[in-house]
Amino acid sequence: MAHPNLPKDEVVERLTRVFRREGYEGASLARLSEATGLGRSSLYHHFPRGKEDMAEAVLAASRDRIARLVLVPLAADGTVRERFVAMARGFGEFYGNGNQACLTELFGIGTPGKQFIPVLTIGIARMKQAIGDVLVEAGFDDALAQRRAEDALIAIHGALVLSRAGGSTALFQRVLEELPDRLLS
Amino acid sequence: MAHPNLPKDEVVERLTRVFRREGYEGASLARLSEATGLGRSSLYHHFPRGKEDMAEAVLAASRDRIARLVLVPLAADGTVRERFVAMARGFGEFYGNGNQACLTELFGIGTPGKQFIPVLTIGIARMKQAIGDVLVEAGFDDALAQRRAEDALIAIHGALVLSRAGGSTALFQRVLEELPDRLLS
DNA sequence: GTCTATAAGCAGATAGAC
DNA sequence: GTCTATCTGCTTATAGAC
Repeated sequence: MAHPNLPKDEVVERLTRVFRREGYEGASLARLSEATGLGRSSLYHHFPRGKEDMAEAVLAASRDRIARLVLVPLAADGTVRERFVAMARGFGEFYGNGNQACLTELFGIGTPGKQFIPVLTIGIARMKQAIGDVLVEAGFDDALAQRRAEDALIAIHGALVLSRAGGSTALFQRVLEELPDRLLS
Repeated sequence: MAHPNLPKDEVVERLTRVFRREGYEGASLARLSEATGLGRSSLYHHFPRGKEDMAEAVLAASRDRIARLVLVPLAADGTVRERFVAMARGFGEFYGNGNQACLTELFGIGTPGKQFIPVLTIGIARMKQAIGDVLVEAGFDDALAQRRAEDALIAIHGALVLSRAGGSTALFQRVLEELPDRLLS
């Protein structure tokens, strides 16, 4: 319905919303078509290999968004604590304050999910590295820095799962608030 | 193929394996049929409402298994630390040392997942309560006990997600090993 | 309690007009 | 770059024989 030449970024954003709500297998072409306002064939024009290509575009956009919301703030000016606070805010925005699921979680599931694992692995490693670098700068030795960075990512993703399953995002919010202290204690 | 009157427990166990590997939407009747050795119609004989009934049976069996592997050890005799160590071992077995996904994670996804949220919520609350009770017994005040119990569950589930996405279960194993110390420190 | 056969619908994907 | 129409295969689900 309507062909307003929606910019590709906006198309990918709408696809992302569906994938995050329904998961990879649950995101049917019907739903993706409806969310973008593009017919099936239009989607195939933009994404020749279909759902697979859409998922890859969504992952690439999410990688960029994580860079902007999390990695850039971590590498910015300011005290170490200020940067961790900014990072926590970034994670909060990226995950819709606990209401939006994580592609790491959704895209790793089942037979079709296997193909996405390498991309997800790289994304996680990048975040871990960025957090670890700041901790090293704060004076922690390398091993401890890596472990704490890992623990921070574990806490964020665990809180996300339990928030959804528990029906409340309070848990996720708490984890984010405590994150700077937990990293620096 | 073959009709050896497989005991229902064994059928549910095999269904569980498929659901945990493929997720709710990915677990097609074809795969469930193959895994159990029962034809489609036999499955409908045992589970009249189809996949939905199978998922409920799988959730009930998992609840029982968590009770046996985690809740019973937490309420057993022995020092507080010994019970937490036993609990960690129980979680390790339940999650196949990090190789088996969590139904909490898989069944909460997408449109069909909504109906399972209440059951998942109860399951999480029960585990949190059981851990919190032991911490109170160990002398922690109620609020701190609840928070630490929550943190433990967050760590376990977060580690599970990151282990799968990161391609290694080392992370999950580490979290389990550190769990007793983290709860009691 | 299991099977074979089949229905009805939706999945992903393509052809070709405009 | 979008559309309508269509294809094939797989999905859940049911009917009825044994």
